[in-house]
Amino acid sequence: MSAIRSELVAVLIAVQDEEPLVLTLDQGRNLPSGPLETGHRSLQRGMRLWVEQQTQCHLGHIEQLYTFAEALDATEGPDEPRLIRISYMGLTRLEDAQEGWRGLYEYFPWESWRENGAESLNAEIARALSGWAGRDAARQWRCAETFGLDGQPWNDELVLHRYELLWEAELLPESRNPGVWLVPGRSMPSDRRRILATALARLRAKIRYRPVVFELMPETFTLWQLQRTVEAIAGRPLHKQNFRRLILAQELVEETGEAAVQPQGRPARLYRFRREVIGTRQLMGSKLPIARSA
Amino acid sequence: MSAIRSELVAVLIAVQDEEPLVLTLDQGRNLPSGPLETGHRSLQRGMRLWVEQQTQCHLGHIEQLYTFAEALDATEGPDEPRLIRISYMGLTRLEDAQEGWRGLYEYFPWESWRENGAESLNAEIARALSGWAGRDAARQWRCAETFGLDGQPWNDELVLHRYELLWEAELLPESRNPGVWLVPGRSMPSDRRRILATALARLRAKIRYRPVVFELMPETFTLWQLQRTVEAIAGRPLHKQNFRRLILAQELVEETGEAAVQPQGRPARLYRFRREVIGTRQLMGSKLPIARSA
DNA sequence: CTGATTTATGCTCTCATTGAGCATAATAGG
DNA sequence: CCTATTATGCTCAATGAGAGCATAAATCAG
Repeated sequence: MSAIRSELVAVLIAVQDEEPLVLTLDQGRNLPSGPLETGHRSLQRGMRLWVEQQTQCHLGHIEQLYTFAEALDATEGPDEPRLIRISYMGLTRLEDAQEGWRGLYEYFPWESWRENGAESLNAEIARALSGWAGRDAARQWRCAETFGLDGQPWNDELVLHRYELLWEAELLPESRNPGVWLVPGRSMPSDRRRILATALARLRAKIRYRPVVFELMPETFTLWQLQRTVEAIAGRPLHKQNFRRLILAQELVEETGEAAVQPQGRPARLYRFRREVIGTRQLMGSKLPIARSA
Repeated sequence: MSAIRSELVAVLIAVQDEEPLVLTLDQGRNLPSGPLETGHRSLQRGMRLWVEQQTQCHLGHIEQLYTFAEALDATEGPDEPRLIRISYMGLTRLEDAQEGWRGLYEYFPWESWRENGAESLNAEIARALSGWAGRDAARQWRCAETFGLDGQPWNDELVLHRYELLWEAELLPESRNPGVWLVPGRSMPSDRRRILATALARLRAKIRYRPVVFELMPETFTLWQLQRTVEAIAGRPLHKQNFRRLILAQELVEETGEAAVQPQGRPARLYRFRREVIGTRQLMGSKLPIARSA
């Protein structure tokens, strides 16, 4: 066994005004990180205590993402200790606007298909990728599958694949030899935006088969608010009636009897999450009811 | 940042004679582990090099499982460094019988529903769990969902949930206060059987949406061999005709033109995995065609 | 050589789930 | 009362999954 240094990295996610937010430091260029405290029972518990102490946020769901190793400054020699980063994702509710929270899609504008901008951005990316792929059939195939080109469907869970492909294609500022044209979007030094991509990928996958959305929702909510939150994470519009059908079929929520006050239209019923069924139930039949047009 | 010790733990899995095997040490009571070597580019690559050097096995698929922290001997005081274990799962092909490989289901006999034994064992477990749950409705519900009782379906991916439930219910030798009756099965000291459970859970989940089975298969194979391998991992019998339909529909394999030599019956066609499509394709529509009876 | 046995492969039929959109209900504002 | 707006209910077609029958191609016992 070798002696190394270690730290915890936290990706804290909340949804506010139908927009996913992430807690950052240093003008949005860094993620919260801290030492692996001794005396904690487990990494997970240590993570929770540390985050809740630092941020006053209650974490509803915590999940280990990945453990990275990084060679320290090469000048220290090849046998010198290294740094291990254990990354976690945490979900929380945000009462009101607070310092440091930034829109997650500022870092991944190509991942948000809810408004019309993504279409043209992804078209530009497709052109740049096609230049990178050249006549290499394997590369072309990979681009098509990853970015949903050539008739392939867009798979929202491939966040990390897409990030890595853009990185390899030298289309990001943090690529090894960044090209002339770079994909727009806020960047982060080192591999931190990669950790962020891992978190989004995991969250999009998880939201389908475990009822973790509710950790991002207030105590009571309308089905429309729930849908908007899922859409915010999945990054694409859903079919309203079918979304209701699926949610109600799963019996994950119960009516409170109250109705929401709304400026317009028929008032919506308020629902509450049935915590009893949190165990092994999935959110929807593992398929999101994607809507064709926004 | 604090100084800690770290090691890599490997769960190496192969399938031979329709039985999943895991590489163990120390009479099956330990898993291979080694130091985190300095000088490796990444954890993943370090893992691969180290394993292939030690075992002469080529690893087809590698996946990080989880990172655990363990307090070292308490006598060292609360501020002493701790041990971090980064666990990986690796899939490999096994040519012939080798030292140290043991049947995975020796450690989890309740997970294998391919033969008839599991039925009675799970009935015994259900009785023991019911004693533990008592009148606690939440516990009863959890047992039912996790072990497929009271009309709930058996979910083969809940390997880790089941292991943890048995651990909490004091039904394992490694539980805090082991009860009088213990679930049969080979055990491991400390939390190593837990790591094994994590690996099996991950593998069962992964096999559905990524074509990783092929890493466990020889170059060419019949659809029946493929099915038996999937069954070995999923731990339950599948519907033969529907399995073929799904595999062929995904266009993951192509005929070699050859036929397998068989002692009896019509010879089966040999297939080969189409590596071109490994990228983002899933194995089957994420659902296994479970057969009702064995 | 013939028919029984065994395994592989092809195909159908039904039922459940999903995708899509029309229809109706309940509110606010003129 | 009429219109705009949002919520909710419902239907219909297309697709996918579960189950089992039917046929094909080999071996083996007489």
